[in-house]
Amino acid sequence: MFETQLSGRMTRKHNGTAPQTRQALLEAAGAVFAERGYRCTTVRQICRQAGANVAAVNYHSGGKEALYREVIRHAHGRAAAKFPPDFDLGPGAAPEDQLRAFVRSFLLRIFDTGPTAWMSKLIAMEMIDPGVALDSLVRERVRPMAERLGRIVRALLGPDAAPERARLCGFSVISQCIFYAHCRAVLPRLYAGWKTGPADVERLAEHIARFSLAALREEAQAGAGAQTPRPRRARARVPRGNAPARAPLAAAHSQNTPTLPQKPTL
Amino acid sequence: MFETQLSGRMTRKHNGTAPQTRQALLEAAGAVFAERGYRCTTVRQICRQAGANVAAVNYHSGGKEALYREVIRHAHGRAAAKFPPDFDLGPGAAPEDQLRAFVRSFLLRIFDTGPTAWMSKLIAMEMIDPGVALDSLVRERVRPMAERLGRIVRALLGPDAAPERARLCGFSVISQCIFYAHCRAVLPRLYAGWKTGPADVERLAEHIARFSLAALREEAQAGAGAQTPRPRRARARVPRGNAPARAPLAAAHSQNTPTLPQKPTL
DNA sequence: ATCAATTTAAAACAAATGTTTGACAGGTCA
DNA sequence: TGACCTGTCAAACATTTGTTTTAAATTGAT
Repeated sequence: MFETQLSGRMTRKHNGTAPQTRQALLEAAGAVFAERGYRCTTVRQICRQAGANVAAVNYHSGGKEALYREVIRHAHGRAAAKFPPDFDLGPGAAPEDQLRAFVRSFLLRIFDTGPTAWMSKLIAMEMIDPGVALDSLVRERVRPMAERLGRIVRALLGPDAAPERARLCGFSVISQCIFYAHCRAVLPRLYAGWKTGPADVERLAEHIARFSLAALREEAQAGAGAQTPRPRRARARVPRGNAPARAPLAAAHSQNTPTLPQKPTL
Repeated sequence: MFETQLSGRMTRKHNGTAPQTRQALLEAAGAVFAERGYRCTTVRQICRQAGANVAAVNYHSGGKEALYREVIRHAHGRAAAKFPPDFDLGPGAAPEDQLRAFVRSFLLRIFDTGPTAWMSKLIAMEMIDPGVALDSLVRERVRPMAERLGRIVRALLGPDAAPERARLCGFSVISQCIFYAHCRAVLPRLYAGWKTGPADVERLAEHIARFSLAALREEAQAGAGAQTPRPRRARARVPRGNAPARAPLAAAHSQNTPTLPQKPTL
C-alpha cells in the first residue's frame, strides 16, 4: 500500500502529446454515447470499440462521467467550425437569404455523415432526457443559435413585432429543422422508401425556408396592422360540447378569411 | 426439480379480475419507463414505486420487456380517447378549423398533466432511441395522426398540389407541435422564466395555426401556378466557395422574390 | 544501460442488474 | 380435511456494471 507512487494518478492531465489510446477513447466514446445514451453506455463498450483496456477510461479521464463531459467539450469545437450558420453568405445579405442559409446549415449539421455525426443524436437525447451535459449544451450551442435566429426573425418581422411573437416565430422556424433530427427513426417507418441523407438537404431546406418566409411575411403585415387591434371574425363552427376536457377559449382566434383566395398573383 | 408444478407459470395471462399489484405495476412502470427510458429503468425501481416485490414483474408480466410492451399497449387506448384530434369540431368543418383543432389537440396531449402525462416523454425517447416499442407506436398512434393531418393539408393546398409538397407541408405543421414536447427541458434553460403548462396551450396553438395557415395559403397559390413551370430567379447571393462540404445545388430554388413586398393586402 | 515516469493489461472489487427459486399465506372446491 | 391454484415474499441466481488494484510493459532522458 505505497500510495506515494500512486499519488495524483487519477484524473491525470494530458501533457500535450496525445497518445493514440486517449484519442481513440474520445472518438469511440462519442459514437457509443450517442448510440446508447449516457446512462446506458458501458465503459466496456467504449473500450472495446477503441481497442483499449477497461481501465483506460479511468486512467485517462478519471471515470465515465468525466469522459462524457470531455466528449461534449471536445465536440463543441468540431461541429461549430463545420457548417457555420452564416456559411455561403456575404456580410450584408438580405434577411431572407440569412434565413435560408441558417436553415440549410442546420440541416447540413443534422444530416452530416462526418466523424461527428453522432453529435446530432447526442444532443437530441440530452434534450429529451437531460443529463449532465444539457446545461453546457444550451450555453455553448443552443443559445448562440437561438440568438442568431432571433435576429434574423426580427429583421423579417420588422421593428414593431412584439418580442413574444418573434420568439414564437423563431420556434416555428427552428422546429421544422429539429424535426428531421428527432423523427429520423420515425419517417422510414411511416413512409416506405423514405430515406433522408445529405443529398436531400437542399430540397428540405428550400421547403422550410419558403414555408417560413411565407408565414413570416404575413406575420409582419399582421403585426404592423395589429398595432391598433382590428375586429376579428369568430370561429367558423361552434363547438359541440362533447369534448372531455375543454380549456377556456380565451386566446385570440385567427384573423384570416380562409375561404377567400388572396394575393391573386400572376 | 419438479417442473410439473411450475409449468405454464411465467407469462401468466391475467384472468379478468385485476389484482391491485398488477394494476399498480402497470401505472408505476409507465411513469418510471418514461422517466428513465426503457434500458435504464430497473425492475426494482418499478416494484419499489408500486409497493410490490421484485419478483412481481416476472410473475405478472413475464419479464421487463413484456411489461414494457404491456405498458405501451395499455397507454394507447387511454391517451387516444382523451383529446381526439377532431375534438371541438363539427363534422363538416372548414379545413382551416380542422387544422386549428388538430394542432390544439396535439398540444393538449403534450401538456397534459393527467395520469398518462408520461406518454409524451416516452414517445419522444422512443423516437430518438428506438427500442421495441417504436414500431407499434408508429402503427397505432403516429400513422393515423399523419394520415389525418395529410388530409387536412391536402384540403388546404388544393387538389393540384404535388404529394411530395403536401408531405413536406405536413411535416412543417406537425414539427411545430412536436417542438414543444421535445424541447421542454431546453426552453426554461434558454429563456429564464419560461414555463409552459396547459394554460399556455391556447396561445401556442393559435400561433402555430396562424403561422401554418399563412404559409399553406401561399403554398397553395404557388402550387397552382407551378403546374406550368415558371421562370425562376437565381439565388440572390452567390456562394463564396469556402464551404467545407457543399452539396450539389440540384434542387429547385425558391420562386419567391424576397426583396419585393408581395400581396399588398389591406 | 539505468532509472524513473508514463502507459497498458489482467484480475479483482463491491454494487446492481434481470431473473429464478422455493417456501408460505389465503383462498376454493371436493 | 386435504388437494389445488393464485399471489406474495425473501433469498439467491448468474451477469454485468464502474472502478480499483497490481504488475508488467513502454518510453525517454541521462
